[in-house]
Amino acid sequence: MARHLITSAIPYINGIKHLGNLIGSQLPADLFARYQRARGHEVMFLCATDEHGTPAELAAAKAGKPVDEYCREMHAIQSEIADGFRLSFDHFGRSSSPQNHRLTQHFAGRLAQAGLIEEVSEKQVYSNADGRFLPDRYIEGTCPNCGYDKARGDQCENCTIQLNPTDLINPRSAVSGSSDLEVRETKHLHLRQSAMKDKLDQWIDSQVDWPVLTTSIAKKWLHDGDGLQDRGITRDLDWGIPVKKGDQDWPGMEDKVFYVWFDAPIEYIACGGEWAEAHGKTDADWERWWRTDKGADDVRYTQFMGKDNVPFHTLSFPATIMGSGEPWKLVDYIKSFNYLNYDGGQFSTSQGRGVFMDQALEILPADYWRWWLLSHAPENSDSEFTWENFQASVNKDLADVLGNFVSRVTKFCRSKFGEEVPAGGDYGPQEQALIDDLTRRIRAYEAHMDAIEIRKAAGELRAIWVAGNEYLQSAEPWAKFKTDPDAAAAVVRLSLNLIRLYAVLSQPFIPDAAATLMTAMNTDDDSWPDDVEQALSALPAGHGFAVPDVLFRKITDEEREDWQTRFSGTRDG
RNA sequence: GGGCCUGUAGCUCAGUUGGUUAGAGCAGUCCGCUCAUAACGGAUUGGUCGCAGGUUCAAGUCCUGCCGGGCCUACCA
Repeated sequence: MARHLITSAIPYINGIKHLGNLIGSQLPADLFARYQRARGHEVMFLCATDEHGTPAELAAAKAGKPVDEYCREMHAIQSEIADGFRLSFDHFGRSSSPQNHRLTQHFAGRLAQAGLIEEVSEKQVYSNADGRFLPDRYIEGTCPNCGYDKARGDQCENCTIQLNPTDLINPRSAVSGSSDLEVRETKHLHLRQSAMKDKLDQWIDSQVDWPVLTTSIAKKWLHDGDGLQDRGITRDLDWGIPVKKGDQDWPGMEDKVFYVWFDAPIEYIACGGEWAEAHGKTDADWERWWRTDKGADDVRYTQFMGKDNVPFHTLSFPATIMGSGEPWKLVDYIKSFNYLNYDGGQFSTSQGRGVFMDQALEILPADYWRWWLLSHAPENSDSEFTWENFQASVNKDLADVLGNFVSRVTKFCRSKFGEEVPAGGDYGPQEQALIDDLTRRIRAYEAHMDAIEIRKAAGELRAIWVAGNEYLQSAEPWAKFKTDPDAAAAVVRLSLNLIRLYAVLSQPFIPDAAATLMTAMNTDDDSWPDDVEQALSALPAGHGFAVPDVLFRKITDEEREDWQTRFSGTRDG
């Protein structure tokens, strides 16, 4: 039995995420976690909310709430929606947890001891009206290059030129609009990533089987220009993890907090501690996943994320772990995704464009979304959601191919033999051919799932569903029943077993439908079909079952058009 | 500006280290079946593989240039 540690990129606390965020990390991670559990492996699947940073403070202020209260509420909401999508986290933690406070401060202390932290004095823009330092992109002004009057302090969106806030003409706060700004001197800690450049480079080079998307982004950062740059890991904010050197104060760093991108990945580890606390476990119970000196040496760690998160996971976080000099578990495989676009443009949280997770669940059950998103996962390039494609795929794959198969088999059996697995007849060459075909296909399905080739796995699963229809068509139990009821009984017996098999194989993709099928088949035998012939005899003659309700209803043209209109504009406040 | 990814049938995509007549699903057309959510099965139409050169006995695959789409470029996270 292997041990799989799986983490999904942690979603930012600021609002409800859209379907592009979902397919970019949490959903594929859940698919992999469910699959590995189904194969009988031990899995620890962790996710959390990323709660610190300027956007969280501003969102809380806008909502008129203290930031900790705002985060607590948003965590509860995101957690509930994650449940709605059947994301099977072992724990859904919070980067603001006490565990993460301690661990982040611990890492900073270790890095300082190792000489990998440098104190740097820099100039930052301070807004007197807002009473806070502002990140570069929260300063607006006129672009000195093209004259665009809403250029941001880091870059002009109009002419794409790189800027410093001080380059802007008539700079103002993007928060309040105030032009009462001044440049202040402030001291920050930098992580000396440059000192670890060669070590990181060698580590990346040794990962030959990682997706090109992952390694190419890492290489770019390692070798672009002067090579990997040091990175500020502190900020002048109120909300965050106070800067400390382990449990000691850090002179000169009072009133500062760690930068979210320093503490967010550490939350992957801290989340293990939160899991232990929530389940009455000991430190040893989570450390056996995270400390190679305490049992994690046989753990396989896989991370899932969108491409925008790759630099932090391939460079900054490994630098933190390596630099600590302690035996924390490093990632073994990084699966990264491109973006999902929405009907000709981009999904956008800030503009409210596209379908958001809460809205999706309001109009259709999770399985519909899970199937479409996973079978169209943007693995090789950006992909696109259109309502036409969604309707066509869901109706054909889920309703016609899988759902209708279940209907025709269970209803035929009920009308001819009653609601129990019929006895009589023997399996012949046709059945053997089906078993051989399924065996080949299931082995291919496993190979794709092991390699996290999601679209290929979905295609193979669909082909496995199709094989059932092909078999029924050629076996013709409705014709056989008239001349040789025993022969028809054998076909139906096999087909009913096929339904249980489909439930087991499909569960990682469509867990609710799988559960419905298991209940209808009146079984809790969810063992993986290592031996297909044996798996198809799990339900013996005489075993009772129930005809389930329609497994997947079809999306009508009217609904599609309605949704197309409803989601064409921006999300209501 | 620089870097990376990408352009294959009407649509969504596969095409391993270059190797026969380029594949799948959907849509279309025809046929079959009637157990079923008017579902299922079989067959079939459809592509000068973005364009132009080059290397090679052989190029969708390698090289060069051009055209189109996308992403990243380090203080949003």
